[in-house]
This record gives sequence, C-alpha cells and structure tokens, in this order.
Amino acid sequence: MNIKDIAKLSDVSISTVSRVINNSAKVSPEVRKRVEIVIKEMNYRPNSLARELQQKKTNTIGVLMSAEGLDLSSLSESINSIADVLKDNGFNIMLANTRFHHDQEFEFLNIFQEKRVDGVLYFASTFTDKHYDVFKNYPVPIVMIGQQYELLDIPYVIHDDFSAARAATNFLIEKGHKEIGIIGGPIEDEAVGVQRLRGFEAALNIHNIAKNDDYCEIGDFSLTSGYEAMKKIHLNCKLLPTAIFAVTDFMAIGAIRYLVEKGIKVPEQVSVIGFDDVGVSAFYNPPLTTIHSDKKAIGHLAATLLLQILNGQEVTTKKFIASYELVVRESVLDINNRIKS
Amino acid sequence: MNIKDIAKLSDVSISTVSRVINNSAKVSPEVRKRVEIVIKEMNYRPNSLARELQQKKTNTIGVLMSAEGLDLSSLSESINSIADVLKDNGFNIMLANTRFHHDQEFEFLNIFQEKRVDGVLYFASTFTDKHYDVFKNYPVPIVMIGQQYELLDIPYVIHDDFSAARAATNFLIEKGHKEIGIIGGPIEDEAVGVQRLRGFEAALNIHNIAKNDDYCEIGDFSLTSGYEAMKKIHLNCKLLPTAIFAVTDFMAIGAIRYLVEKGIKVPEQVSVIGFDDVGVSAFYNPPLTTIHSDKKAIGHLAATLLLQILNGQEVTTKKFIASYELVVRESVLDINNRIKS
DNA sequence: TTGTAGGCGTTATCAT
DNA sequence: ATGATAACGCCTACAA
Repeated sequence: MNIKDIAKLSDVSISTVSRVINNSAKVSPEVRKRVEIVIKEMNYRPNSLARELQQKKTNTIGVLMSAEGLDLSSLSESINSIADVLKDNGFNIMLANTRFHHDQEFEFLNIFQEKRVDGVLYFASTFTDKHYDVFKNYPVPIVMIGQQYELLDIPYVIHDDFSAARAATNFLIEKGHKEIGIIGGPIEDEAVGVQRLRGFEAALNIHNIAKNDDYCEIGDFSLTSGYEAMKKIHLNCKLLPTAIFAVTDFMAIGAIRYLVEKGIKVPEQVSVIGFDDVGVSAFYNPPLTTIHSDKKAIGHLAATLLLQILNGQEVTTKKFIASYELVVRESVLDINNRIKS
Repeated sequence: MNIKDIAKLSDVSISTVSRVINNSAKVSPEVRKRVEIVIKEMNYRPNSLARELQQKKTNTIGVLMSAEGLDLSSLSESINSIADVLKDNGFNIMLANTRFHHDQEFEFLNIFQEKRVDGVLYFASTFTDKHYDVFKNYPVPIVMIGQQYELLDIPYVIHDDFSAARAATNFLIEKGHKEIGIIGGPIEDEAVGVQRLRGFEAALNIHNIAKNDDYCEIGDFSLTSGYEAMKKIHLNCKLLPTAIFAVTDFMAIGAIRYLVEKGIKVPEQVSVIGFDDVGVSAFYNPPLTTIHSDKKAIGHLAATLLLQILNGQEVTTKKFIASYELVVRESVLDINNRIKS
C-alpha cells in the first residue's frame, strides 16, 4: 500500500495525496476529504524511508551510551529528558547501548551513519585516538556528555566531577574523619575514574591528610564490585578507615552491604558517602549521603545544544557544566566529638 | 557521497561498487581493491534508507515498552537479552518508551509502521479495545510480552504471575504469618495489578485466612508509592500485619524504608516479600526475599519467536510461560515458634 | 567479470 | 487547485 495506490483509489494524482498528507499546499476540501477517507480505510502510513531518502533528513538523533541496563542508572534520567526535548521538536531517538563493550562504539557510530541520523548524542566513557579520528571525520554534529575532551571542536556537557568529589571528601573531613578510603572507578573512565579520584586527593592534600593505599580500591560500577572492593579494604588492614567515599552510589550500596553483613555498623563504625543520587539511595538503609547531580539538566542541555547546531545557530560556548549538590542523609556520622578510644 | 561518486572515483560502474559492498557477486581482485580503497578514503557508508527502501526490509525490530526509569530495571534485563538475540541475527532495535503514557503507544506503533520495522516486541501493560483494533490490522508480526490476551492470534510470553504471587504468599503463610497485607499494582495492569493480587487471594483462601482490607493498598511501581502505601496501612490499623507482600521489589523497598524510619524492625516486627528480584534487592538491608523471574529467558524467547515468524517458520504454540523461583533472603521472619504475646 | 536501466515510495519543481 | 516528472541512493535483473 503506497501513495500510488491511494492516488488511484481516490482518483487523484500522487502529488495531491502527498499534499494532503503533508498539508504542504492548498487542496480543495472535497478532494481532501476523499483522500483522507481512503487513507483511513486502507490504514495507510507513508513510508519514512522514501520520504527521508528524498528529503535527506531523518529527524532522528542517535544516542550512544555505555551502561548495563537502562535501570536506575544515572543515565536513564538524562535519557528521559533528552527524549522529551527531542520529541517536542519532532525528532526521534535511535538508542544504542554498548554495555561497556567500548569497541562496539564504532560499530554503532557506523550504523548511525548508515541510518543517516541527523546528529548524535554521545555519553562518553573512554576517549582514545581512534575516537579522535572517527569524530573528526564524522558527517553529522556530535554533542558529548560526561567527558571533557578539548582537542576536538565538539561541544560537551559535563558535571564538575573534580569539584563534586572534592566536596564530598571535604564533607567527610568536616565531620571529623581522617582515615578515609575510596572506592574508585576504572581509570579508563576519565570523568568517574580519574576526575573523582583527583578531587578526593585534592581534598586530602589541602587538609594534610595522607592517602592510605590500603584504603583505596577500584570497582567497575556494579553493586558487586562495591561489595568486593570493600571486602578488599577490610582484608588490607586490621583497622578500617572511619569513612569511605564511593564514586558511585551503586558501589556505595555494595560496600555498605558488605559492612552490614560483617556486623560492622554504618555509619556508627564506618561512614559511607556516594555519588550520583540514584533513585534507591534515598530509600536505602541507611539512606545514603551522596552527591546529587542534575541529570535532567544535563540531558536537556545536551539535546537543546544539538538542536541548535542542527538549526544552524552559532554555538559559541563549547563547554557546559551542570551543577551538583551535596545531599546529606544518614550514612555519614559526625565524629568530631567522639570520645577517643 | 554516494555509490555513484565512489563508482566515478574508482572508474567502475555503480553495480560493481554495489557488488564489493555486499559481496554479492564475483569481482576481480584488482577492481575490488581499487574500490575498497576509495571507499575507505572517502569514509563512505552506504545509505540504509535507500537500501532498505529498495529491499523492502529494514532489519529493524520495534520494541515498545512502558516504564519510568526506575521500573525499567525489571525490563532492562529482558531488553538486553533481546538486543543480544537480535544483534546476533543482524537486526537492529528501535526502542520506544511511553513512560506510562499509554495513549502514546499508538503513536509509537504508527511511527514503527512508518519506519517500516520488520516486527514488534510489545511489553504490554493495559489492553483495551483500541489495542485490539490496532493489532488486528498491524502490517507486521507482533510478539507480546508480559500480558496474556487470547482474543488475538498473536503469540505472547509471560511469567506466571498468578502462581508466583501465590507461591510468595504461601511462603509467608508457611512461615507462620496470618496477618498478611499486600501492596498491589494499578488494576489496569492485568499482569501485575490483577494476576498477582489474585494469586495472593488464592493463597489466603486455601488456608482459610481472611483478607483484611486495612492491610491492602495500591502503588504505582515507584519507590515512593511503596513508602506511601505502607504508611497508609500503618495509619489504617493500630495493629500492623506481621507480613506484607509487595508486588514489586521497588515498592517493597519503599515499604521497608517506611517501617525502618518509624523504628519498626524488618523482619522482626514486619516481614516483607517482594517480586522481580531487581539488582539492588540482594544488596538491600535487609536483603530482600522475593520472586526471581527469568527476565533474560523472557527476552530471549520473545525475540527468538519473532525471528522465527519473520523467517516464515510456522509457530504452533502461541503461549509461552517463563519460570520463576522464590529466592529466600532475610526480609521474612519465621514466626512459627514465636512465643505468643 | 562488468555495465545499463528500471524501480523502491516519496517530495519537489514545473506546468497546466 | 491539480497533475506529470525528475530526483533521492541503492539493488537487481538483464545484457554485454
């Protein structure tokens, strides 16, 4: 069933059918009615492939991300707001998830290109030379999310991982903690693995607190990895740190679970602070003190930015930083007035 | 940059270029090399729109679901396995999420049709007459997930919500509970809202336990709604039930959080059992006893089924039921030997 | 092994 | 207000 069939059945030319479909020009009311009835009758839908081929525009944005499941993850909120913005502007989303198989990124980028998406939103993780090459020659505009990469002239929106991590650590220090551990992310992940670690170290430095490597482990974002990292720290030293900064709420939850399982009280014996403010965090036992980043704003900003570029508007600023906020709940204890044992 | 340009630059005809792209026929090694170099050089990718238009096949499956970020997590596992199956068979996914705006389903179904997806995987929630009409006339095969609807001749894969809910409730009863409440789902959701409730009631019935309406509230799947439902139950009666069945892990978590916040011990004072076995459940405090349904299997099954239909294989069975399993953790207390107070 | 030409379903340009 | 026709970029007979 195509436009030709509809034309025949309504006894008009295909141009006229096209006109009623797109409201692109005047069509006499009677004819319009006639055509519309046939369309409804036949359950006809125009073929976007043909339309987009001829218009050289798909009204589709490719969104590339790297996460296990779209679950509670911090991404899902951003993606929802991206979806909203794009939908409001008549764009569709083509979602691709590498699930941490970063090599697949290029494969998806190719598919995007073949499918002729009008632009791409890229939740970055690692950034390699190959990324550089590919992005440099990419035929449509890209907006990067979550990772700063100044070599390339593509705009990006990030949250200030360094400052936020420093703030989290400072909070721990304010509360009297001096023995502080960290459960970090993979160092290939610049934002989470590197910047948050740097922020942590900076806070320690400025307060003249030495970093104890026995207190420092790395996870892969999963709940289990947080659990395992905490276990390693426990095994590393007979005396646990009084506080842990987990660079991800999920890892924080994994860590707390380990502690509770071992009969170690949180926050009475060990305080834990997270990062992300994922949905469950407020409902966890104990409710998690963490860094809340405005994921909705990030998605909104990135999508809007891309749309502007697509509209040919000049985008002068290339760097956008979303705000964060420390949300204090119950997983960190103030030990300033603790009687020394 | 199109096939014609490549042809010109490599000094061959477009058919030859097409042949090297698709390996569809013999091409002399020298010519092939020549063309391949130009392709690489020009960073050329074939236009799928044109290709799919002419082949009348997009190798794309539309996946329609209805979840808000949070809830996605029970879906996300299924979706991952769907993605795997489809990818292995050369299919792409087009994901659409109504986020509980069920009216948008039809809009997306239309888009799928316009984009000429080869088939659709439909995570059903509510099923109305309009669905009936639309599905009846839908031009490509549909496989339904999570909801049984026999009027239509479309295959579906579900988990046995009724039996699983009954099993969960029976477990509570076995452990000596007689005062049992439920936090249910919206009744428009046949599987979660109705079937799980029916299973609950069936278990009560067979053990001659009366259902106490003060113990029964309904949530909307969110953590908050679980919290609020538990609060209502608390307000309804001076004496809390000894156990609660929440038809969703997230609502169970919300409920537990409410109880803990009020100083009510879980499971010592109130036991809670969930449904879904979402990622965090094992790491919650206390670890959540729940029904684990094989979401991966569901996704795998549904995708495979659709592929079979697409391949013209006769599918005789229309109904597939995935297995479930009760996973016992620490949120339910055995009160059989409790000293009566 | 390689090239030519028609058609996939639209929209857009130009007549009428 | 309506219709004929040439693209859009590709694949696939059919020819050479």
